[in-house]
Amino acid sequence: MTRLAPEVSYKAKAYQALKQAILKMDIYTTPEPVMLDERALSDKLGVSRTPIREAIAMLEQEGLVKALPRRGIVVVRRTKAEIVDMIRAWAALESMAARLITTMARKRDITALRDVFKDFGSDRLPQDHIEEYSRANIVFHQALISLSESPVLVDMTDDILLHVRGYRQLTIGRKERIAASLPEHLAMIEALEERDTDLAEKLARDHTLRLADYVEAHGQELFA
Amino acid sequence: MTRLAPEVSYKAKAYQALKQAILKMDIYTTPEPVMLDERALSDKLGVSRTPIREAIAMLEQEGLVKALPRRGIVVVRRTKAEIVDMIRAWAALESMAARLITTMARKRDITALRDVFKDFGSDRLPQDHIEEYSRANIVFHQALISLSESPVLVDMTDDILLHVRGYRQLTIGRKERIAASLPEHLAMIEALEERDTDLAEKLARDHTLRLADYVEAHGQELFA
DNA sequence: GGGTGGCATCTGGCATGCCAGATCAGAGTG
DNA sequence: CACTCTGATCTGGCATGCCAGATGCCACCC
Repeated sequence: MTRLAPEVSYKAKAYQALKQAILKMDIYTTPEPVMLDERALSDKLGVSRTPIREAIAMLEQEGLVKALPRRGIVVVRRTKAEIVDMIRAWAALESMAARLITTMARKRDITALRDVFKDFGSDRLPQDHIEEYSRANIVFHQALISLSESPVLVDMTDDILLHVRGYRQLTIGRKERIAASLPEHLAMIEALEERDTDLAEKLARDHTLRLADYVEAHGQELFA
Repeated sequence: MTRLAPEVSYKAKAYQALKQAILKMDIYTTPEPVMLDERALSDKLGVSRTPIREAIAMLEQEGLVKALPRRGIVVVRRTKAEIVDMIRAWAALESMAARLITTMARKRDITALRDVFKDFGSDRLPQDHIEEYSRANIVFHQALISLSESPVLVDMTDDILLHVRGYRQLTIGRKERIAASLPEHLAMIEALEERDTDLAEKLARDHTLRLADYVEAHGQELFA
């Protein structure tokens, strides 16, 4: 028999709940800062303030919120420069993942990456189904990183995506970039299959760096 | 006048204190797991358990400790595979830093990197002053990342170094690697000065990947 | 003596209550 | 009418106390 799970604590539940809630809300659309209230949260979640506070301490460590002593807890808004910076770090991690994949992953797992985009093609263009393609895009990148079999790379990119995702509607939602995106992905998969380490690394890096450049150039309106 | 500082909370102080304490102790030398006790800590630090618990929640989020419900708080020990994995992520971040530096940093700041090793040379070999060189090594890598002017890269590598540093005595302390280390560093600085983006990136990546390979091959004794 | 059951005790999880800083409305003042 | 001062109130920070799970010692039984 397996040791039974030490059922999840309120702290962990509160952490998950708050994280989901923060990610779901569009913090960049409202002009005034989004505030959290410990007491209101403890009311709503039906637990005392203690586990709520511990969950908030974790979120603060993660950079999602910031506690202003005696003033409130505010959901952190990233500046454009910070988002660009994060995407660059993402590019670094993903290119390393690509490198590792060429040396360790199984051919069939690499090929399976194509399935993510099986609903798209010349007869069904990504730019005509932006929402759906954006989701496929995220899935692809996460699947790619997973193939590296590196838990650290997976965790770090998850952290980054967490923060970058707040922009997904607007950063990915540009037709010109989306049109270029699919062929780039397919080229990456090919390089991985060919075990061309340097090329795969370069393609992965440049693909994501292009997103960074794009946000840097066109992301201004998000921060008005 | 500037808004005066909201003096540091006990939570923050406890976090810093615990972090320092954990990093100072050599968790890999003792056979049995290192445990923390909330009440003992609150006694020793002169505060109640509440801020201690919040600090521990943050450390847990950071991956330094893990709370086992009703059993205790244990300082996490990394496996060799995890350390190797972290070093690979480090390599990814550092190569991206190198890339950015070639496009943005000032020449004089790059050249200043040489000062870190000014006490070493053919008349004073690194392998004869291992402790000192190890410190210079860390300083060099952190200074390098800083030059990228990317807060995200800096923070992420700081996190990684936090975990990897527990091994500093044994991973860096091999004469054969240290002898090769200094020339590699100098080659990196040269490539940066020459604004040779691809070369600098490659040198930075390979330099750190070699450390990963080294730990993978020779780090076994650490985990006996 | 080996094995078992139970209780004392230790540990983290959580609820609660008080405190001080921060804010803001409204009375009081020139 | 503008400004200031004050206190009611709101918010997070912290201390304290109780609870239940986990452990380990020890009396007890066969």
